[in-house]
Amino acid sequence: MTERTPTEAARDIPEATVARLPVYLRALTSLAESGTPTCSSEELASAAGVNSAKLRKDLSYLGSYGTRGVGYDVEYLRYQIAREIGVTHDWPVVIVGIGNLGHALANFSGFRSRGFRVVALLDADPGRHSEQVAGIDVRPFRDLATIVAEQGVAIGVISTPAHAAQDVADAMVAAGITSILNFAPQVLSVPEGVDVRKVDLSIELQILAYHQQRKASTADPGPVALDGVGDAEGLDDLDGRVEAPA
Amino acid sequence: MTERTPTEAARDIPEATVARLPVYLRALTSLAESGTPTCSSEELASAAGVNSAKLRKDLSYLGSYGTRGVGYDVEYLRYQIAREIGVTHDWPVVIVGIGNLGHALANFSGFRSRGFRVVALLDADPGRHSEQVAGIDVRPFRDLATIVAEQGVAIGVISTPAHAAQDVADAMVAAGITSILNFAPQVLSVPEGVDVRKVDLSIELQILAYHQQRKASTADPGPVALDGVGDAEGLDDLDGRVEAPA
DNA sequence: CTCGTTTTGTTCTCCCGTTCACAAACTCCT
DNA sequence: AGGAGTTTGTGAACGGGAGAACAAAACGAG
Repeated sequence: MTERTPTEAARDIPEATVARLPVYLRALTSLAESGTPTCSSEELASAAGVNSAKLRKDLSYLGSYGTRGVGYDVEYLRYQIAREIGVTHDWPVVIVGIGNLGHALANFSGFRSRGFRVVALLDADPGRHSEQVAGIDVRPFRDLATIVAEQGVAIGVISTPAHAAQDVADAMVAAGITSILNFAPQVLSVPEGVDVRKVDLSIELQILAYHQQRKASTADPGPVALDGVGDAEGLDDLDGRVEAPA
Repeated sequence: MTERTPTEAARDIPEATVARLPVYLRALTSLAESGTPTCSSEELASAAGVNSAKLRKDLSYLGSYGTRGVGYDVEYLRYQIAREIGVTHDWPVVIVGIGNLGHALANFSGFRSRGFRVVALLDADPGRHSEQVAGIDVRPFRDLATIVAEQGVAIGVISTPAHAAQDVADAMVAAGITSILNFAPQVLSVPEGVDVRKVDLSIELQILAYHQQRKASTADPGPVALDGVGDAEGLDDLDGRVEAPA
């Protein structure tokens, strides 16, 4: 292993490991709250829902923070992971698109408790500018650049309809945002150096449906097909129903 | 390549491919709406934000639905993918936990338009049972088993607080649900044969924060660390008593 | 009919991530 | 002090996915 000082953290942590660190952090927080002073890789792995060998290898990328024959000090490891991820200080965040989902995000307490602070809610619709959500005023979308500059915002959340998402992303990039969390069902194109992560409800459901269909086709005839039910309310209807081709 | 009839679909599609099929489906729908009758792998790949070689390989798992020298028939390919995923018919879905997020999910039009139909909204809190969300009555959580049995529900969505999620999952499994989409920040343990996919806002943000920190540390001093700002609503104090290592 | 052009389907290679298995290292007990 | 028992950290094998490159197939021009 290469020698590293605590202040100069290891570089090149594998992406798959980075994605699991927050899970470990949460499990450690839970352990800390229950008063557990120390834990083994087996315990922590079980709490995080992963294999213990994988957990140990993941942690080894951060450094040797455990003690052989003993395990890990919960508080110490928690701090190390938090520091590595960068959640030992607050990150200012803007949310653009205050529809149903934007409301839910603005009210999500996990933001503040996990190192993120919503500094602004933006929407292009003037009808929403009179509202207050989660104690924060909804402001015009054109204020984006000013807010980003003033507050040093680096992370933006897009919860608009799909057709607006690319424009919002462009504006965010122009304003200086370099990390985007996209909830809109839309592929975003951004310049090099800007990170985009997407959260797509429909895709997750469709993946489940695929596996469900596989399960059902080997066992029972599957769910009943029902059509034409429901009212005509819609936010951002992207896909029409798919018909069998001629 | 093994010979396959249209009715007997290919087995063993790689998981990574399955996760991209919904993206292709959406891109194809968009192309279909713009009246494009046919497209090349290059065009479709660009619309889906992937490499064209990857796209062709993905599609080859479904079968040979393209024509060399020409490309793919948009409508035909769209139907084939939809059939493979299983969204040519409706899937009944129940949502448990009608808080902020549950509201947003219930109102999400992408459900209905993509082959999913919300048949019930459930909440354990009796105070919510008088409400109607998106035209659907909120019903007591204990009705779960009845509803699942009557409607043939196979997919459940959990949007409760974390501490309730495992109990809800257990109840869903007991009722016969075998696919769960979990929005609660909680690792779920389920028996073999039950699929769980998780959508975790905090984790996504923390992954972004990690990369953002990396970017910032190599360039500018990064975002300003503001402390003690805002109200005192902290849930879990991360860097509370944790000291930097000696 | 034949040839050139276009685009798919597939093979091959490389890389990342997972898992196994074990040596190193620490604690506790006698 | 020494040995037995634990648990970490890591080297090595393994599997799956990504991308490059190419052969096969369809179309159109002449």
